[in-house]
Amino acid sequence: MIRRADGDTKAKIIDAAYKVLADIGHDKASMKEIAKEAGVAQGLINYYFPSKEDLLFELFQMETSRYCDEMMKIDGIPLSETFIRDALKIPMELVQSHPEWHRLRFELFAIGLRSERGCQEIAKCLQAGREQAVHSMSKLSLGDHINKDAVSSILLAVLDGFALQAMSNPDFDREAAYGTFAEILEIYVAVKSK
Amino acid sequence: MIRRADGDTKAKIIDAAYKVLADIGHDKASMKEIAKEAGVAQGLINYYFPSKEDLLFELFQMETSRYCDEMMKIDGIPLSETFIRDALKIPMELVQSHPEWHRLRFELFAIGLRSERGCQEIAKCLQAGREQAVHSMSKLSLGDHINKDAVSSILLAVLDGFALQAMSNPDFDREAAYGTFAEILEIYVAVKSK
DNA sequence: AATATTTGAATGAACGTTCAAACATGAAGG
DNA sequence: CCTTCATGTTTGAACGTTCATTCAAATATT
Repeated sequence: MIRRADGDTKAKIIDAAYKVLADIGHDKASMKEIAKEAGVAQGLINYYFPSKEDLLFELFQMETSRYCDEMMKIDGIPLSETFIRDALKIPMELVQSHPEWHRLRFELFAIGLRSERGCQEIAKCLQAGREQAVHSMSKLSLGDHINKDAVSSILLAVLDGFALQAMSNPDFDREAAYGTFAEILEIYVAVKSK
Repeated sequence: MIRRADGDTKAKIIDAAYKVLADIGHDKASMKEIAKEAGVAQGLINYYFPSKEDLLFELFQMETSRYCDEMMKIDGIPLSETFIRDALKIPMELVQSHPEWHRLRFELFAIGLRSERGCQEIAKCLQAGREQAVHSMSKLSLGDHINKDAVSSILLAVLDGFALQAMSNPDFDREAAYGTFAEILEIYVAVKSK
């Protein structure tokens, strides 16, 4: 999933941490196993990261920005009748192709919220996502009397919620769920644009 | 939050586990600390629960059904013009009054998805929630040509997504988000009922 | 007296971190 | 071109701690 220059040891460790954590989780994953996956000695991780916690924070930061980058692709979609449907395809395929990615995102999110530092880190990381959602929405020239922040919140909420359902429910009907949500939004936009 | 007969040692342990886990998380929480919180000896927990994992599963099960019970209150709301808004107040206040409850729910969810057994347990627990969402929706006599499963998915997704945002973003505007979502649903229902 | 419950010390395994030593790199000096 | 030396990187064993689980003994219940 990730590819970088081989010389970059720090990146190699983060990649390995991603793999191991996505597989077995932050608590079961030992520094020893991460080091083994990265192909380096155990002690080297603490040379680049003061503690395991620091490694997790950098990983969370990287995962979040990667998620934002994927979402940014929405900007490349031409504005049309089917814009909403086309835009929703991106997160839908993301959940389908990388479920473990989302699982890890939620895990790091949940454990991050336990600490003061984690909360600050998370707030910082998610700010960008929210801003981008509002930005993407600006393409739909909605009237001034609708709350763009609120609609953005709904959009992000649905994406997260769908990801959760897709992970936990093997019978989750992605097409129907995303399709219906697109329909609901289309109706809303149509009514509000009048 | 929970109250039970004192003689029920098992329940006492689960209550204590809930408290400690909500506070510091499943990995930082030791059996020793849970026992201390419950006011019992350390070894007693393993008398009632074969392993820590079993304790976590029972806790998750209990938390999920409690969540469903709270949501069930929606059935008591009279069907009216403001039904959707009234119904959304229940989960909204739930997030506001017990954020740590949701945090723990997501934590147990994320770590549960890592194991085969966890996935099965989660699927079982969430099935009830989905069924209840569909049931609540049946009050709104929508036409036959709308996908009730899909709309239920959207509803549950938004609730989870809002909970996530409320936990991570101190500036999250609950009233605006829930209000706008209610408006969107109202428009959808109005259009679809025609 | 027999069974069920409770205790808390003991056990052994696993973990994150530290650290002295080894190794690599490359600039400075002869 | 080779040596020296200082700096940056890598190693893996050692350390100290923490943890879930076990269990023989004690206590309560039937």
